[in-house]
Amino acid sequence: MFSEINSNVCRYVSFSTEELELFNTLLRHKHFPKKTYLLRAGEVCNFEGFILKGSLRKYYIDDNGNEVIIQFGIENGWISDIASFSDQKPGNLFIETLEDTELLMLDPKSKESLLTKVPKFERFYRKLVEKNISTMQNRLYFSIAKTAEQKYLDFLEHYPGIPQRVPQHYIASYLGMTPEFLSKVRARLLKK
Amino acid sequence: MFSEINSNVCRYVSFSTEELELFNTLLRHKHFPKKTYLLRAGEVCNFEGFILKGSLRKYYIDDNGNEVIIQFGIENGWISDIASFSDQKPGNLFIETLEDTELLMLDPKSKESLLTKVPKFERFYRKLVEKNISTMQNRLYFSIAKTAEQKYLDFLEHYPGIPQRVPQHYIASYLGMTPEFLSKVRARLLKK
DNA sequence: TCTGTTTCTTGTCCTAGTTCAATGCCCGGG
DNA sequence: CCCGGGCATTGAACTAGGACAAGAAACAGA
Repeated sequence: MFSEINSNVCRYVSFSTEELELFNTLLRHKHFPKKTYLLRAGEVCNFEGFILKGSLRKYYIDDNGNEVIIQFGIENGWISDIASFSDQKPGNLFIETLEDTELLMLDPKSKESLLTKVPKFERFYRKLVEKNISTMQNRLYFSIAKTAEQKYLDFLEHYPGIPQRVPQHYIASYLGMTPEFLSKVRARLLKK
Repeated sequence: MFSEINSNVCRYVSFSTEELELFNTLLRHKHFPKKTYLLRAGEVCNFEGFILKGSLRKYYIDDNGNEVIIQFGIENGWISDIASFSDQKPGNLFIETLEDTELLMLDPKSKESLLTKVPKFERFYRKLVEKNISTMQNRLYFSIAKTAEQKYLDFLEHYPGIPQRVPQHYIASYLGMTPEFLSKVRARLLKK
């Protein structure tokens, strides 16, 4: 059960068996059915989750009530509202499961305790958020500089498998376009 | 000379005088004239800079040769290509001074040495990148969900002072619109 | 002071993407 | 087995913002 998360963690920093075991004792294994909300705007995020199975989406709701998906989470990925979790202040994000989902979750106190006992985890978390930043930067760049078609093709390349698992209009939202237009883009692509 | 950077660092994590002094010895104070490139696409970023004076921009160049500004740096801010610096691999970003600029710079080896000697700095850097993520997330959200006018008004509110210091077409690039259109947005706003 | 260069504005036309509405589809629950 | 609600598709009309072109300021340099 912990093998995936341990090897994920070791991709960034190497840890001893004892360190990993301590880490593992702090995690709580949880199961959520499809369409469960783990977080709503206005709430304080009290978890960082590692995804063992299933998928989730993280999104804002804008002034007109439209959802804007910021991130999809799938197996071996992490999901949380970092800002809200880190400051323990209410955030603006929603996090919802898209399928039946299993997570390994860490709460703020356990994380603090982990960081105190094994400071090397600070390094791991730093690396993790650094990766996250490049991703966000690249998404921002795409959102500004690329056409709808380029964004969609890039998505397919970067997240193969997702289109089969999540409704298409969520992908449209992630890419910053309307579901109708994504449908037209796809139709256009099929003609080639 | 080190007071600004020290108080910046202490905003996230508290450090002793000795720790700060060690930190300060690792920094190199540098001065760059206006329009100097600190980094070009394809190069490896070998610095993290704290801005004492002046301003910079960090940007991509897209397939059509258009610049897409990702970040402005001003006094008391940090500037670097985190991905390239962290992995010591060539990046896609350009960093250029917009005014005569003074930086305190840290190179990869000094940073490693700092982190080894004072592991608490891992925590500081983690907090710093976490803040960065919220900013990027919010920018992505604005870029997708808001109109040109809303983006511009938000920029004025969030970065007062910048419009007087940097050419307007750079702001347009940062906001993801053409300079012509930003000019029209401004004209429209003035009529109210 | 003159002059070239960069920046900002304004107008006209154009297009990528939106909005709205209609249709058909699939699939899960009774 | 049917039926109701989310999904995807398509089309027609619309709009926010882009591309292009021409001037007008502003400014740096010699």
